[in-house]
Amino acid sequence: MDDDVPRAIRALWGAQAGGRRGPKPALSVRTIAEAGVELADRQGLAAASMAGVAKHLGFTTMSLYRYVDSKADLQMAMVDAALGPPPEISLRLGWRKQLTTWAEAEVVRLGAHPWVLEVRLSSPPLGPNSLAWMDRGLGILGRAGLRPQRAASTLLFVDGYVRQHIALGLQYADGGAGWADRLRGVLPEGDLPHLANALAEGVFDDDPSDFPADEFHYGLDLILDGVEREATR
Amino acid sequence: MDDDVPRAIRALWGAQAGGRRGPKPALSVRTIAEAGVELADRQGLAAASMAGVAKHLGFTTMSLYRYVDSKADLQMAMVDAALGPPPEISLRLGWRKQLTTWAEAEVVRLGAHPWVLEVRLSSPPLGPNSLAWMDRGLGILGRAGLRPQRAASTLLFVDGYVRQHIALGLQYADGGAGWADRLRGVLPEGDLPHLANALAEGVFDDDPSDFPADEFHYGLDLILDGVEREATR
DNA sequence: CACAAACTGTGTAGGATGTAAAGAGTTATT
DNA sequence: AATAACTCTTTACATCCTACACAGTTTGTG
Repeated sequence: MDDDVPRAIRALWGAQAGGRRGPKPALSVRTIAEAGVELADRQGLAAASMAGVAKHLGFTTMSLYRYVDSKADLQMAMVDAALGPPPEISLRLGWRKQLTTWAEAEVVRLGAHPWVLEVRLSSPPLGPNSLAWMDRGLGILGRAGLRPQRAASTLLFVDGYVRQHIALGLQYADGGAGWADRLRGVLPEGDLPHLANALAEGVFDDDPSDFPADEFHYGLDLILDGVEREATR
Repeated sequence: MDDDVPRAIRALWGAQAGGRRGPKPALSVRTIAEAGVELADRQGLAAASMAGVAKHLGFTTMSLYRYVDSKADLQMAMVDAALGPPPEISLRLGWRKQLTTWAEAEVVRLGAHPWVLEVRLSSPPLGPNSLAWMDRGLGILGRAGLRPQRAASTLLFVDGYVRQHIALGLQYADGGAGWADRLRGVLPEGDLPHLANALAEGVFDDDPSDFPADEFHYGLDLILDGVEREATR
C-alpha cells in the first residue's frame, strides 16, 4: 500500500518507530537532508555525496544507510528540505496576485538552492513540503474557478515555468559569460542568418542580470492571462 | 577568441586539421557522439560512460580522450547529435503554424532521446544542430514581427515549455505509476485539503498517456496567443 | 634514405563514487 | 541474566573519470 514510499520520505512525514530496542539513533533523515542541503548550497550538488554528507556530520559513510536506502532517497529528502514550507498567502488578494506570490516565492526558494534543478527525481514529489506547496497552489486555482483537473495541469505549468526560468538564468550565468563571443567564433559566415542577425544586434551580449524580473513577469502574466480566460469561461 | 569553444564542438563544425603526421584517426567526434546516443537511447544516460562508449566502439576508454577532452564535452556532442538538424518548415504557412511545427518537432526529437534532459550543460548550446534549430526559430518569430530581443526570449520560452512538457511526461511515466496511491498512503487525514480533494476527484489517476497531445497544445496555444498579442502591437 | 617529429591507440594507476556484507557495541525486553 | 533488536563501523568491491607514460605508425625534413 504505502510500501512503495521510500523509508526516508515516510520519516519526513514524521513516522516514528514504536518500541525500539537498540541505542537511540544519533541522526535523523531531516538532519541528514539538511546537511546535504548545506553542502550542495556551498559547493554544488556533487559535494553532497554520501561520503561528503557523512563526513560533514562526523559519521561514517555507511551510517547514513541506517536512515536512507540510497542516494536517490537522500536527494528526494534534500529537495523537500530545500523547498521548505510554502509561503503564507493572504486570501484577501485576488487569485492572480496570490498565484504570482506563490510563483515568486518558488523563484526565491529555487534561486537559493539551484542544485534542486539538477536532481533527477525518479518519481513525482512525495515529501511534505513539496505537497504543501502543491496544496497551496491548487487552493488558489480552485478558488479562481478552475476545476480540479485544470487546476492541477495549470499548476504544473506554472511550476514548470518557474523552474525553466531559473534553469535558464543559471545556464547563462554559469557558462553564459562570453557566450555571444564564442558563438561568433563558431558561426560560419553566411550560415544561420537569423542567429547571426540577432548576434549582430547584440541580443545575447546583455548582462544576464537584467534577465530575471522583467522577463519573468512577462512570461508569467502571459500564462495568467490564459488562465484567466479559461477561468471565466 | 574561439579558444573557449571545446575542441569536440569545433570538430562538429567541421574543423579539420591541416598537415597531420601520425596515423589517421580511426574515430571522429561524430561517430563517438553517435555511439553515445545509441547507448543512452537503449540503456539510459548512465550507460554512455566513457568506458561504455569506448567498448561499444571496440576501443579503449582512453582512446576517446584523443577526440574529446572530458565527459562533459562528450555529452555536449551527444546532445547536439541527438537533436539532429531542425525540420524543414514551409514558409507558406502562417508563423503560428510554423512555430507549432517547430515545437512539435522538438517534442518528437526529445521524446526519442529523453536523456538529453538529464544532461546538465555547463553552457548554452554551441553545436551546429542546436544553433540551426535556434536559427530556424528566430527566423519564424522575426517574420512574425518580433524584434530580435523579443524573438530570442520568446523562443527560449517555447523551448523551455517543450522541455518541461517532456520532462513532466517522463517523470509521470517512469515513477508515476501508482503515484496517486502512494500519495494517498502518505497524506495525513485532514491535512492539505485541496490536494486531498484533487486526489479524491481522481485527477492523478489518469493514464499519463493522454497527457501528451491535448495538454501540450493547450499550453502552447496559450503561449502563442500571448506572442500574437505582442506581435501585432 | 634515414631520422625525427607528430600523432595514434594502449596500459597502468589513482582517487572518488555508491553500496553490500559482516562485525562490534549498546539498549530494551523477556 | 540472556536474548533480541538496533546502532555505527570496518572492510571490500565494482565502476567511474582521467593523468601519465609508452609503443607503434605515418609524415615531413635534411
